[in-house]
Amino acid sequence: MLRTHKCGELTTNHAGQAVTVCGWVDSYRDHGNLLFIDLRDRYGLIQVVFDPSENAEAHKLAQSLRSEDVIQATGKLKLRDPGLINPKIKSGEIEIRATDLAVLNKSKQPPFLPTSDNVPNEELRLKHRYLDLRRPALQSALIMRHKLCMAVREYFDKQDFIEVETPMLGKSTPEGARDYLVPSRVHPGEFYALPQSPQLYKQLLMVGGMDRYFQIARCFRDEDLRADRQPEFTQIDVEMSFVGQEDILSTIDGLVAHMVKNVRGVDYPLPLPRMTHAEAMERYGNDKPDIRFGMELTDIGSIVKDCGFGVFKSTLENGGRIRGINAKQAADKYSRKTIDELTAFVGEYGAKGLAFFRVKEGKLDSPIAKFFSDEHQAAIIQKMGGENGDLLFFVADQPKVTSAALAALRVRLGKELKLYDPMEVKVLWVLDFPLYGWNADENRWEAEHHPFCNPNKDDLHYFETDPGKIRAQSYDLVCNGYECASGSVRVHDPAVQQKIFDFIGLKMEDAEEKFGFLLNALRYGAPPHAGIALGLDRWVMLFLANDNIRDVIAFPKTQKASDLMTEAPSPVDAKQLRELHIKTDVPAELK
RNA sequence: GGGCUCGUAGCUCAAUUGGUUAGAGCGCCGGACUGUCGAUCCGGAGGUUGCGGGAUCGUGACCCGUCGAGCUCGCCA
Repeated sequence: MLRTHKCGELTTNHAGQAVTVCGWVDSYRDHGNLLFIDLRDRYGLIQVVFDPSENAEAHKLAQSLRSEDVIQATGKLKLRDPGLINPKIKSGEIEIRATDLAVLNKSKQPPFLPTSDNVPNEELRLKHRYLDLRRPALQSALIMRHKLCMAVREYFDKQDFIEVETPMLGKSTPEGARDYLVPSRVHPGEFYALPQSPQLYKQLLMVGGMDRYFQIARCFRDEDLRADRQPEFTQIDVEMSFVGQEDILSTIDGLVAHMVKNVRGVDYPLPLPRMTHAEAMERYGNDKPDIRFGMELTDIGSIVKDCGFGVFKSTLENGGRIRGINAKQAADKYSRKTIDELTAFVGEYGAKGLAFFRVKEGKLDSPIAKFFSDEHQAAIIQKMGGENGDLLFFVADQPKVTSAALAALRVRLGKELKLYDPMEVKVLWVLDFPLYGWNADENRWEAEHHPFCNPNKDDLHYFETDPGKIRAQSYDLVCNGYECASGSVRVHDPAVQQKIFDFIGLKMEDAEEKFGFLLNALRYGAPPHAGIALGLDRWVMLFLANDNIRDVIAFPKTQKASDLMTEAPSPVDAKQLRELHIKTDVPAELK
């Protein structure tokens, strides 16, 4: 060991001891004779004092130290004199009087100082991620991530779950996200796919009798990125045999409380609240409502169906809806100009306009208020729960558009008006998702969750009449407006599975070729089973009240899925391609 | 694939909205200093304004393209 103690672990209790510490030069203060170094490691800071009367040579060497040099310092830990105590740092009452110094690694001038308040642009941070990782924010994020993983493992281990690793090199299957492919050398022209999730393997583990499985599993999806989405990410993957939906829900309730207890130290009230998908869509406009604040969607269609405002009337006549939200006491917080910005904002979600009214002296104040009689105005105000000073927004459009636009507007206003404590974490279940959605592009029904999800038994008759109405035995866990887990009761009857493949347009022989192993397994004594997967990165992000998933991943990728540090992806040698029997065919305009 | 934003010194930013030699703070280099703690003081170096075209008497600023980064719609079973 090159050190006897970590910088951050030294306390007044160590006073008088001879210590050797290693770390990075956080800052230096050279007084000509006396020289101070703040030495940093993962655990904290300690001041090291170099005095020529202790060791002239060490003092001389110390004069050459600069930020981010890595050194080893030896000396006696001393209590500082009362007047020299620095209350700003944890170790402010102690310091090391250095007797020896070794420079373990001199640092070039770093492109940015990891301890500076000026956080450099992300491009630079990603290029020098090893420097960025020295920043306390990233260190604490990774530490929390580790603690969360430990808590997860502890929770499941105590309940007889076993962690099983599943392959990274798997079979490409239709449905779902775009695969990352890996060429096979020994099978010319053939490819593995990296897992989008261990979905099929964990079901096969159930058939294999594992009974209770979990895995902290890496997943890969070759789709466009977002602030909360990376091409490779981590799931807390769970599957159980001989259980139904309630068992998964209560098991995960316990997991959430355990995670909160471990990272926040508080007891989270259980059971977690539940809401149907239909209710979420109606009250919040989306299937991942942020329930830290209200401002729910209200339908005023029945009130305004005979009003004088043409846009509202014609929307209703064309099967549309008129829904709105009430931004309490925000009438003075949004000017005409900022409302124009909001109008453009909802336009991104397809809304053709954004009607707004300020509630003023019991009436509506707006350029379009004149189209509404006093009775209409009073009814709208009452329905919206309006009070003087409120600002009402309405979107008149097809149901889907009103949902999407108002859901997004609600989230934006909630944030801008600071309607919630950003540190708060509020979790709920969303249940009864539709099993199938109509894919207009491909002119077929497709699975909303995945094709292994069991239909709700009460809805089977809709297969022939109205497949969009079939509810799935599926459930999402939603936290602060993010989808944080998703799961379902699986199909364990090969006939049902076959029927579903057939229904989503997968031909018998294709189903046999792509999913034959699963159909086969279901024919050899498959237990009823159900499961779920939690997005680990998102949970870490939420516990840190962060909105950027890259800040909770040690080595994340950019929006174009490249690694700015290693410069992956990159071309490979012609020899490698020949071995794999691969020829590239990149159009000239993409080179 | 679409929309929006950004790119100026090592870093964070400014540049009176198109007008003289592109500035500041931090960092860096040199010097002074025995109790600092984001030390202080004195001096200094440091710029192809991402790249390529264009418009203009004149551009860091305007236009077009391009590269990179971010946000977002589509996409993400």
